[in-house]
Amino acid sequence: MDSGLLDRELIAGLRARGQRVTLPRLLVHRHVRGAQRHVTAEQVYAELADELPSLSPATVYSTLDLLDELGLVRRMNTPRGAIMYDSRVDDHHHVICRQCGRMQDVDVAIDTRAAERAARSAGFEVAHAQLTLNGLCPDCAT
Amino acid sequence: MDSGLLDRELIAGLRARGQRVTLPRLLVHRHVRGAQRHVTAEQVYAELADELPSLSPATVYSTLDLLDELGLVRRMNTPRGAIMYDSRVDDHHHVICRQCGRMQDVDVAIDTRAAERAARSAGFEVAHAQLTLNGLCPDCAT
DNA sequence: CTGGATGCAAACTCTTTGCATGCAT
DNA sequence: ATGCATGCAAAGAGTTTGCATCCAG
Repeated sequence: MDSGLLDRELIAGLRARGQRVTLPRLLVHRHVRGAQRHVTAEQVYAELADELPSLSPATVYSTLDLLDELGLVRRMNTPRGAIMYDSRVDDHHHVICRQCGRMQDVDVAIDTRAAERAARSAGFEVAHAQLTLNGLCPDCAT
Repeated sequence: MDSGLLDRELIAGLRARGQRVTLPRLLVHRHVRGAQRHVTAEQVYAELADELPSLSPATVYSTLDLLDELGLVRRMNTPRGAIMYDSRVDDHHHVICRQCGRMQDVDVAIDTRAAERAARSAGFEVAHAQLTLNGLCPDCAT
């Protein structure tokens, strides 16, 4: 996906909510969605330092939350406590190394309907289901 | 489960690793496993303040991690970033309210074998699979 | 113009670490 | 007696907040 297309998605989302299109928003969005990987806010901040030296951590955090609200990115947690942002919004799952924190996609369909049904009958509105496998990555398994 | 039984499980686990049985360990363990709910380290610390005023946060954290290692409790994350400890170690899943952070068990069996297989063939050692449903609790759904 | 977005810095929360003391074994 | 566990305090990481300035619409 080239940045033209990405930009247009962001702009459409912002317009729909009457919010402004700004350079930090464009850059953060391109960086996360272009990267095809799982990033922390701190990584985004560090990696955009060259491109936009005036960028501040606070802006990165608020922009990432905004992208999550717009549904362009998904905010999630690693078992080690760090917040990560996933450039994929479609249903997929993750393995996480409990030692080094490495996270990887698991592209396998899992039937979670029974769990969703149970949660709904307990009165919850369920937005999405996410399976997390905990373990050791190839490197840490030694 | 009465605290006599709980204590014995803890003591057995500690002995097996040549570690000491101490009052903070007994109290933290009883508190988490007796509570039948999901607690943060801070909650445990605050709630045990009366019973053992000399208890320190550092000890609560290290004790909870120890209990996790012993398999008596499970350390986990909420999507909002807080680390919580679950008194249940058997396979079960969770719904979490993305607004207030409330977490509730979902006692439904989910077939996660396909995902585990995929992770293993990617070189991971998988310890356990955990499904997390994100949404709004009955109260926050208004 | 005007208010929403930014940048800066400081505050905050949660968690970990270092070290001297104390206690289980 | 021995050294693991504790408590204290301070540091640390990651994230949020307050406020003046700036700029997109």
